[in-house]
Amino acid sequence: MIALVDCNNFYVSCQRVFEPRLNGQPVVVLSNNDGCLIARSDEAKALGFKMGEPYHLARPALQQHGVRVFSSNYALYGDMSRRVLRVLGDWVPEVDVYSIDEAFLNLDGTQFLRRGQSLSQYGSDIRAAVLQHVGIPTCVGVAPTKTLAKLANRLTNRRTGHNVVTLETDAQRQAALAATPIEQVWGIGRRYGKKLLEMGLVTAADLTAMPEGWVRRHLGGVVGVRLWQELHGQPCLDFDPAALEDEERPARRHSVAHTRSFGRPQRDPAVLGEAVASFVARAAEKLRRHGLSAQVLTVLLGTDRQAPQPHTFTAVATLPAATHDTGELTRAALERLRRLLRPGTAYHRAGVMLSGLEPMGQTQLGLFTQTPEQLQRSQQLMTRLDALNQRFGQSTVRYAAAGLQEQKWEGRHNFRSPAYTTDWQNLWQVCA
DNA sequence: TCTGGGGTCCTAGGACCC
DNA sequence: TCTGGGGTCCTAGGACCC
Repeated sequence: MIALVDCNNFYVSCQRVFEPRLNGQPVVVLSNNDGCLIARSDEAKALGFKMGEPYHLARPALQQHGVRVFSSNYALYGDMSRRVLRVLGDWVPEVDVYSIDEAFLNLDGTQFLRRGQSLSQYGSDIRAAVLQHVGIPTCVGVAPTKTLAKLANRLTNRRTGHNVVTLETDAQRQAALAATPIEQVWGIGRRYGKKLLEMGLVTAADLTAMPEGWVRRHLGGVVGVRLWQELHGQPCLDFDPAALEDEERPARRHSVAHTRSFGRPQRDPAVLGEAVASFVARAAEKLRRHGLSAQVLTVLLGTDRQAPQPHTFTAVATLPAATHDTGELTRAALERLRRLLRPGTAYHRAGVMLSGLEPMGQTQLGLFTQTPEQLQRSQQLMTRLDALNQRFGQSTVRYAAAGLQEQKWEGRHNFRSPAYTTDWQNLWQVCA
């Protein structure tokens, strides 16, 4: 059996841990750039605020209702997420981290269940432990597959205190499928939801009643078939406990990216170059934090996403050998950027993606491009760079290519809360 | 003036190579 | 006059997730 532990309204919960008077109050958290609403407390949802709503349109109503507004604070949320995972790791050996606020637990092997204890009681105990040690409320769904565990989790109800739902028997599974609108099944998005409704399928049970061949034809081929089998109780999605992110076990991720919308559109190649160099630095830091090197680098430039014909331009560089050296990656990125730039075009966002990842240690020397001495020097330099920036703040030490004009391209973050748990300057003050 | 960012998987056409 | 097939790389796009 698989349990899905979901920290609902996670970002709001994180803010509330450090400001308990926000409990019971409407709270929203904004995306990067203070662009749109990405997290809402139950009270804010009840007032009608929608996920993804543009902030500048919602602002009058937010003010009118006295809703507390926060810019997103990923340093805080990431740290709180690790605390939650640590507690979960105390309960089960296999934790598959799905996102910053959700994790699957492998409950197979009844040695994890005390004699005579029900799955439902076990779920409640885990929930209580996370709440006690981290202060974050969660909901737990338990079922034979990931997709069914998600479905079970959706059937929890915080208002009634029904925080754990288990699907252990076929009758329970059937009832849950019948109670789930088709467009709320994990893996059915806006497009397929609309299409299936038009075809007369209303609940998840309607979908499982269709033949496999029909699903293959109408639901994206192999992807749809996997979803259908998962709903039937046959696991098709890997359970990947190595995804637990810590230094000893690097995540089995396939890419690392850093992309940003600009505060205002940019045309100047020099400014775009500095922005891309800054993004390379962020992405490379993330790479090193996970103990990885990358052999493939993609530079991306985007035009206005709201325009009738938005476009994303990409250019790929395959490096002679995998690397985590900011300098090497920056050179490759700027060279590709030059090829990508079209004079006069206004770009609204840019980014860097690193792929072809492998663990740092097993990096091969580039044939004719690197000596062992060069590799060692690069590694020492990166270690010191990260240590200095960790201690004195991001970008304290940077490559010249990243420039000093970030005010030209950086977005807004007007309501940022302190990084309470990760920055000595921002320790929680009990007395104001 | 103001609409996020970071991921996953799958598909497909064109260029190029053998 | 005949006019393959398999492979890789690049680019783009579609769908989904949180």
